[in-house]
Amino acid sequence: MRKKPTQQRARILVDSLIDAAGEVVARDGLEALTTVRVAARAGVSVGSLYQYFDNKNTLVAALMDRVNGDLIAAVNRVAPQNIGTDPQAFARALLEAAFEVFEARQGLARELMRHWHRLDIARGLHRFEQHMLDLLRGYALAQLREHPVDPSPARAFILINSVVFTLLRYLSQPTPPLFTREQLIDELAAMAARLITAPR
Amino acid sequence: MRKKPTQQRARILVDSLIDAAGEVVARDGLEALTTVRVAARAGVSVGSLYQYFDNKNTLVAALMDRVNGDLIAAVNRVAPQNIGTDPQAFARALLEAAFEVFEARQGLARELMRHWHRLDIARGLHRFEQHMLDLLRGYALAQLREHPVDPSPARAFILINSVVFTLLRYLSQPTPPLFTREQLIDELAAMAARLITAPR
DNA sequence: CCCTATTGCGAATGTTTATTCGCATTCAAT
DNA sequence: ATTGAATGCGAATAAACATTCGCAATAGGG
Repeated sequence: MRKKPTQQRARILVDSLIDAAGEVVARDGLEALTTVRVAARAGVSVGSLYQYFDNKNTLVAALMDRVNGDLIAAVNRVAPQNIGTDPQAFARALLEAAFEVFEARQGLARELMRHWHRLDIARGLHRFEQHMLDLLRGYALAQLREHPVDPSPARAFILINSVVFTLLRYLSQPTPPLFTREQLIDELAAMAARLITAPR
Repeated sequence: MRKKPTQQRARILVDSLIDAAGEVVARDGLEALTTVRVAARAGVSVGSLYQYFDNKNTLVAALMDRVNGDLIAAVNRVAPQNIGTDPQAFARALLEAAFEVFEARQGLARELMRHWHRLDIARGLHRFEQHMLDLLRGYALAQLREHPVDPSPARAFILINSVVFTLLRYLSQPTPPLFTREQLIDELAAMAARLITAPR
């Protein structure tokens, strides 16, 4: 951020720019995100955008940060309530939460995640991955006796990426899918549970 | 393709354009693929490119077709030899084959697959998905007695996407990974086997 | 009320690229 | 050898955007 907003109106402006960016991405995709359009949608001028963001990527990064925050918040909300349940139920709860965030705001999170290879987005995904690893470790610790679980980096990596990208693909299908959302979640939860409880 | 090449030299030109496109993508990524650069690398002019491709996307689609063909060929080469083995060995063989293709040509297939959401690439991925579903059905049929397997669309979808995208992510990591390639393949093969043999 | 830092503006600039088109060259059939 | 079709050329065109910059408006402390 080139300059940090000190006045109230400036802070509002920055917020509304991020909001507008989210709206544009949700409606027409990340490719359609242009600085002029974002500014217009926020009801300000391009020049003002560059007052607070070094360049377009910084804006995208800020948007990603926000969406990532939503994702982590959603997961954090359900995890504590389910830390005492068996692995499949635990996985299911997290999955439902993630699913909801991916569908919220016309699929904003989904559209952003699609572009995980972009530098400004990759950081967010990595942070989310890290957070999920921590969560998994917490669960493993809580369930040491009842449901011994292996939170090795390899398994956590596989788990997170398998789930996230399968969800992404499912939600991005243009044609009506061959199976229901329920089926997908069931199978994914079962797979996750088997993965983390499988013997070494 | 605007016009189909009838003369020998034209067919060679088309081929060398696709080759060049692959080289550019492998070296500098899909973003760096410009028509002028491809033409230059192929030793021809942009005009000639447009003689045989309607637009840039058609060229990308042609490249994707070729890479997709490689992928399917690689899988077809190992599948018959392993159709009699247990699910984990079968999965492992296919995985190794896919891994190799993803690493070949400086990661050309990987770079293309990263952009699965692009229309010109999505078709290829979908065709590959379809092919893997067929393969899985063939395996299920061959192993009816020995290793009963469920090739339901939902499971096949999860299987393919989990494996492909986890591989992609693993191979795209900038930092040295926290676990070895062997570990990854082992875990993925085990996961795949558990997924398709799990009871309904 | 005054003054200066902050904020806001948006037309203009510069770059990057896909795509075209009129002309030149080569092929291959007769 | 002739000729029409196929091929090849690459400078020119046009559209899309990110980013800048000189100027205008506003805030809020003194």
